[in-house]
Amino acid sequence: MKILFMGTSEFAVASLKALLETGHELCGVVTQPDQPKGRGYVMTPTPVKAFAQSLSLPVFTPASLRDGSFLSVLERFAPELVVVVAYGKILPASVLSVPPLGCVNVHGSLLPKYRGAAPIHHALLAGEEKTGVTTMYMDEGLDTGDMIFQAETVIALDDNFGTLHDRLAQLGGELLVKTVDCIAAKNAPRIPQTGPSCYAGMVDRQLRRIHFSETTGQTFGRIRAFSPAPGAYCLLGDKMIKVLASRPEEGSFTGEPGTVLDEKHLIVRTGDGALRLTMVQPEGKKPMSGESFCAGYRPKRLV
RNA sequence: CGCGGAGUGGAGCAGCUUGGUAGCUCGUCGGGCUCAUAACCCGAAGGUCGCUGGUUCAAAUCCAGCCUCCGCAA
Repeated sequence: MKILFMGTSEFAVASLKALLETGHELCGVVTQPDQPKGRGYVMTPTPVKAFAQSLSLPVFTPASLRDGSFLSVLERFAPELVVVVAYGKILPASVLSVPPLGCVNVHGSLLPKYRGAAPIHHALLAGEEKTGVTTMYMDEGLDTGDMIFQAETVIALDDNFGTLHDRLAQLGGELLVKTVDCIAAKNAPRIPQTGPSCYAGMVDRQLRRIHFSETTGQTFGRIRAFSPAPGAYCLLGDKMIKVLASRPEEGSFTGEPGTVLDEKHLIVRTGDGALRLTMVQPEGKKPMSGESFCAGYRPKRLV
């Protein structure tokens, strides 16, 4: 089967790799244009582009999917199926209608929950105990198309964004292979999305802000959702302190939320308990243990 | 040339503005106290102050260049 792959992030790379190990013909890879990134605004290719180029696959980086040049590429390659994973652009109907077998998507949640840009972050923020990946036929809505397959995974207490992302990316690749094979064999299911849905919007700075007045569970979830990068943060004075890892403390505590309860270990009062911040990164510094942070900064209160 | 922070015993920091004795918390080692301890007390070891050059009687500190690490923004 002739497939065109569209994707951008590291999550998509896992699916692309999985697809390459099948017998299907990959006619091209579409990804976002290079963006200026990091210190000094260095133009940087997307992870998908970097990977595809390392294998000398044909790569396209259209600025828009709506102009004629991309449609002509699409017509020239005439893929039977388009696979989209974390691409980052909405596909217009003019694209969706081209491949005869349709466009399928790999999404990092158990749809219809956590439709949208950041399903993994939001599952952790919400303190979900399980999540998964879904493959679906795309329609014009945002992750609203008919589902094909799902795979679940339990969110462990020591999972964070990094570990969960990698696991779901792996699962997604496996599920994509199964999905594509079934589509080729003309026996893929088509299951409308039913039940409660919610949206997982893009991550902004506000979401990463820790509020110690929230519960231990909420703060713990926020820290996990943004670790190892870009990090949930709080403030010591006017300095930003990223919190990269934490552990809820047992027991009962008193004091204002944000108070450092232990001057040797970084144990901070929350709205309903206390949280031990085990790995922390002050602005401009390398990550360090809570103990090291205490030794040098003598924090009394975080906000 | 996007904006900014930092490099000081094993860890994390202060000292730099206003050059002149290497400081703090923790750790390590030894000793003491204690039924006991991650607690407390006493003592000790451990540092070419990122690199190179300059200014100076004298540089962690001032000047120039370089290397390395990191935050923001996108």
